[in-house]
Amino acid sequence: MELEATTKARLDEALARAGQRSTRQRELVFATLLRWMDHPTADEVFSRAREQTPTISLATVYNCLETLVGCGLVRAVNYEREPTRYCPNLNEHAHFQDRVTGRISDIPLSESIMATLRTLLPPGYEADSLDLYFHGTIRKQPSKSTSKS
Amino acid sequence: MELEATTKARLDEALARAGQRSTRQRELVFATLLRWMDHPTADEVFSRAREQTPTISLATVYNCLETLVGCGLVRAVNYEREPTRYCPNLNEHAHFQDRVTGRISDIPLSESIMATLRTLLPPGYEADSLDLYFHGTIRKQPSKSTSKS
DNA sequence: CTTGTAATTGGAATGATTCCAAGTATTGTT
DNA sequence: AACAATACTTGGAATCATTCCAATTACAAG
Repeated sequence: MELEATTKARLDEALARAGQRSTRQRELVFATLLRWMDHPTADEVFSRAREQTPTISLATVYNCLETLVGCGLVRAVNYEREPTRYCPNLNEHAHFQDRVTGRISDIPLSESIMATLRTLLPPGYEADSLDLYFHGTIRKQPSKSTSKS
Repeated sequence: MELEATTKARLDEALARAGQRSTRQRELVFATLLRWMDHPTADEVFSRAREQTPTISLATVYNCLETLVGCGLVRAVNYEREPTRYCPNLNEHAHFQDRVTGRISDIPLSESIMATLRTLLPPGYEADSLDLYFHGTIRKQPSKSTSKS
């Protein structure tokens, strides 16, 4: 559960930019998110983090997650009124939730589609964030014969 | 606070299609939403509805709103973890929330942009709902000289 | 008019999140 | 290294939107 040096640098830099200190707990929470990139809830982050550091508290996990979101290192994902989930993928992307399993996947968004979406707004409207949520089912694809070469 | 005959018919039909009865309270809640189309919370609907029917309960307002959403007559709008808001606009649209006032406006979405959005999904992914949320600020437009004719 | 079912009601319960006050760690200064 | 000043963490209590529940009440069909 060690943060790679470059990742640690990225964390420290983002925290410093926001005038925040780098702490063991923030590092642990960030490392936990990066290790399982499966959109965990705060509770899930808490129980995973506690395996490494049994003294960490739920309040701290909430605090750290909020800090990381504030630094722009993590995105909060909200489906309806389900518990908030957290996502360390910084590429522009939408989310898709499977109705059956509840699992969430990332859907990459190209720069051009982002531009298109911004053009939808009436003059004067300036969006600083944009969230696109899909809800649906995943149909197993007929696996094409995977001919090797 | 009377529902227009055609609107009442629309409500009854949608309820019947979903195997639900038409009741005073459902009619009242629907009428309340249509009268102020400002994305009220359940609490706001409750206090507005109570002006007409002081005996209606908050639980009933929640029940009715859920029923209306289930019938497809109303959409639930969720910004982060704010209380759910309700929207009787059935045209395809996104939402824009003003960071300053918290007010929400509807952004119409053309059929073509809807189609474009659906193409973003990987094969096998079938979306049955799609929600697009903007967050930002509204800059007052330099009012162009409104030349008549 | 009866009878079965669905809807409404008020209040209690739930559960994610936030708040709080006390303790601990970290940073900059001498 | 010691100190002060400030930021962070912690456990538990508090919040608050929403849901649940058990007891009426309304409705629809025979």
